[in-house]
Amino acid sequence: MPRAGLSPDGVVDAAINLVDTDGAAALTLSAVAGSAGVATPSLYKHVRSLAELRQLVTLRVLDELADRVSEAAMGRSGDDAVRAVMRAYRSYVVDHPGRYAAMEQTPATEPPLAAAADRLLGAVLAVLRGYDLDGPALIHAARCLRSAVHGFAVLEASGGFGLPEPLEESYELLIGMVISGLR
Amino acid sequence: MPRAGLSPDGVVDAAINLVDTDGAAALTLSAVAGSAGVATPSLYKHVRSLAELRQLVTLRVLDELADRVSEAAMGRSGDDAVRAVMRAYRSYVVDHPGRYAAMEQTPATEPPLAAAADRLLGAVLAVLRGYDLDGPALIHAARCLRSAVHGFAVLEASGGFGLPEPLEESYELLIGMVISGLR
DNA sequence: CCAAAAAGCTAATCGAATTAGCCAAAGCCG
DNA sequence: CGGCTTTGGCTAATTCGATTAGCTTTTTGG
Repeated sequence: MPRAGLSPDGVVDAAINLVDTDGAAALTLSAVAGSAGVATPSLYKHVRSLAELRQLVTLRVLDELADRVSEAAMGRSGDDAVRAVMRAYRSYVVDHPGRYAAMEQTPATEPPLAAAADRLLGAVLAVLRGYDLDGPALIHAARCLRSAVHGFAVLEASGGFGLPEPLEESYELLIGMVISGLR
Repeated sequence: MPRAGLSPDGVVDAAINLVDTDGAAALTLSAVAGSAGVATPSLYKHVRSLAELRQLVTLRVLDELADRVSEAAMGRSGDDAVRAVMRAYRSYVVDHPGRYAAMEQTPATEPPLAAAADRLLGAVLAVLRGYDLDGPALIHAARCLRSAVHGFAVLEASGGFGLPEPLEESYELLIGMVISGLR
């Protein structure tokens, strides 16, 4: 019988599909193995552990997110850029809630993740350079932007917003808050 | 030999201690049983499952948080009240990062949790009544406040903020954003 | 064509959750 | 007090997921 032809990336692909369809809690090695058509221990030829797989998934998500956000910022500046970045961020979460939720199971302190997070942070910082903020003020502003966006994303992805009012409007208000606080 | 004298509340107490000292990931039935001086299956006389224990922990945390926030709001109004509420919320997270992190492992959709979350939301809404917002606008404002505060809390509790700039200053900026966006 | 590396597999271990069924301690009532 | 019932704890046993060990076969390079 021929081989399954897996690879580390292939395993991550399967894991991503899994969290997309069944949610972040469904990310287990046996489920990944099953969906890849392979016995569980075989996965260890490609990833060291479940913890590492989680990290790889987080890495992938962080990269996808950074791409979207960077692209949104391109060619824009000032308030307009901030708006575009924040909308792009949320659109990713709306499109892939499971992936976003999967990130939260990973300790953010691992070096490889820190690097990817920096890429994302870089895109945000670039957008904030349009405002005349000195070094520390830039950091504070970036943290606030991140908090707002991440907080909304987490709550939305986990179904934390109950009421029927449209979330788009709430988010536009949040964007307004960030922008008005940046002046 | 005398009994251990456990109770549902006692089990939750032990669980809270555990997440306080060892982090949210350490919340397992065997660890709780161990720290309560009891065999694991004995816990089932007090809680139905690990999932239920998690819910009870979340419930406890939500209540503590709502208390702090409500108390902070008491006797204040307007911007002053918003500031106090936001600071009180963060102070809880700073005091008990493990407890806050433990909440995120629980699906927020369970009815008993929704009730407690409503209490917390109520405290927030009360503070926002000082601004003249109609019904939907009030909801949107509450969601934004919640997103900002929760986003910052999650990032801080999980060590997501790397740089050395003091977090207090970042948080004060966030408070300013929310307040300026509320006008 | 052959040897070494790579990718699968099965068998086995470990730890955590959960269930079943037994037994003693506490509380209650006469 | 004596007994009954409820309650809380225990041990044994099952299940499932992660992980390790060791074997086998495919691929690949020379």
